[in-house]
Amino acid sequence: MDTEEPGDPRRTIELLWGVPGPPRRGPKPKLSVEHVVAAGVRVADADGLDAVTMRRIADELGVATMSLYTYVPGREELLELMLDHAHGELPGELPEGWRAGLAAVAEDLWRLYHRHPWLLEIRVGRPTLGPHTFAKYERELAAMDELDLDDVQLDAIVSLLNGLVAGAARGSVDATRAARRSGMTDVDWWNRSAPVLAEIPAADPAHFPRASRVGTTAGQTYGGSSDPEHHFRFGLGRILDGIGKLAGA
Amino acid sequence: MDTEEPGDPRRTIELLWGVPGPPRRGPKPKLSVEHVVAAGVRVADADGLDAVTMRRIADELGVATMSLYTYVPGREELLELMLDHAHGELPGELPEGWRAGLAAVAEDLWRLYHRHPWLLEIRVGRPTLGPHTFAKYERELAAMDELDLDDVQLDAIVSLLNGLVAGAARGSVDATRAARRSGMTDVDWWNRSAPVLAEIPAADPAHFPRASRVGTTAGQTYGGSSDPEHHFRFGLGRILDGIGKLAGA
DNA sequence: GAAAACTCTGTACTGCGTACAAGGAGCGAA
DNA sequence: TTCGCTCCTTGTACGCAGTACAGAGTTTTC
Repeated sequence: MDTEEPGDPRRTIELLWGVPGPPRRGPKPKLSVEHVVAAGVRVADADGLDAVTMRRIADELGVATMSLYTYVPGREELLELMLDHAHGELPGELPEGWRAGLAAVAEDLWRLYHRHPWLLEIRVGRPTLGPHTFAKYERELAAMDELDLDDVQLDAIVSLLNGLVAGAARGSVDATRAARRSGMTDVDWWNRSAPVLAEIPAADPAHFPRASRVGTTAGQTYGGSSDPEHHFRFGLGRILDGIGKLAGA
Repeated sequence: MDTEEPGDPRRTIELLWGVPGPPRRGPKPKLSVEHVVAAGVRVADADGLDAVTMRRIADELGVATMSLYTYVPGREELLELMLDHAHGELPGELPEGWRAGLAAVAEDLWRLYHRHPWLLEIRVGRPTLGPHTFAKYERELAAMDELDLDDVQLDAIVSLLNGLVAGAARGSVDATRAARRSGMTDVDWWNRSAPVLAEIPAADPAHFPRASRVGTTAGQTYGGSSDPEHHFRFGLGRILDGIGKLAGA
């Protein structure tokens, strides 16, 4: 493993693609990048991204904390590797037809985000240039092969769909996370909050007529609050309609 | 200020709405919740959300760190107050017509996110029950007064639009943030990354034909990478078309 | 006045990422 | 074989985070 400063794009890309590097001289490494990444994913799945600390991962692997820095430049790069690794779980196949294809792309990502909610918390500044992230992009574009759209439009549609899924999944996942952290379900929380709100004159429903009506309806239709899954399916339908109109298909 | 444990919904709601509370006995407070929130916003605008530490805000206000806990239960609640405070900057008026109305809602939020990029980093588990966030929701719904949609649909559309703006703005803001933190522009970064990628056989463009073509085109059309602002406008157009079809308008 | 209630402050605890230097393992050259 | 370079591994330590806690000082209430 080269000795580059952290934040170096070269090093990160080589790690993402598993570039072997020159033969080394010292003792055999006990671990590999893959081990570290896998441990990171394991911890994140079990206890969330906040639990992914260098100490915790080292414990998991039975090594000292600082050993991890042999395999990975730092925590940030590790998260990027975990992200690309998770993208590798996405399928490669696509159903027939652009509409079914894009829907599958969105649904698969939706499921991935629910299998690994921590993916939504990772903030990568630049796009991830890893193999599985590339494959993901390739598949998203392949779903639109039959559509007569230019490259800029294709790119924008991919971005739009990814944004939809991430946004909706965030809603779904944040609720679960908040429930776990506070020990209150959504309903519990609302039952505690509503009476407080009712005591505040400025929060009178008359001041927010539409908001209180729609909020109440949405809350009653589903379990106490809005339903991110319904939002996702609804949004997907609208977006696909919009794309259909654009492409004349 | 009541002595409630942090995480208590009652306390947070009262802070959001500025509920005065019972008369106090001790010395006059030097500050107020508003001072603390304003200082938080000031710091976040200047140096990002990571710079919003209790110590930094206390310094800003010329008090000891622990004094802040007199006004605010903890950092998490402070961020929620900052969020609602920022929502207060959104206008109340709406242009005529549902399409222009929804577009204005989206554009205003887009601008707000660029004025206060840290808003996108705040993770509130539950919806914020503050006055300005209520007003925001009310306005978003008011833009659709003329449409014949049920409450669940209205709620889903609001969520869809907010997701679009947040997603696109995140792209825009993350790029700026990454550039500032790394001292590399997008172009610098790409110029450093591309040659590395070219050395890797598995990353050959032939393996990702669509991705490399579209990626290249998108990169050439704008300054080195995709353009979040274009993505935003494009996505908005598609979504509004989809809503138009749904509402038969 | 005395006591209670409240604000303010300094200190300290835990936990984070990671810089640094020392110890030990394995390979190449003599 | 043995020396020495290279590299993996480790413990310690630094700076910074949020905030618990206890003491000091200020204002109101009885």
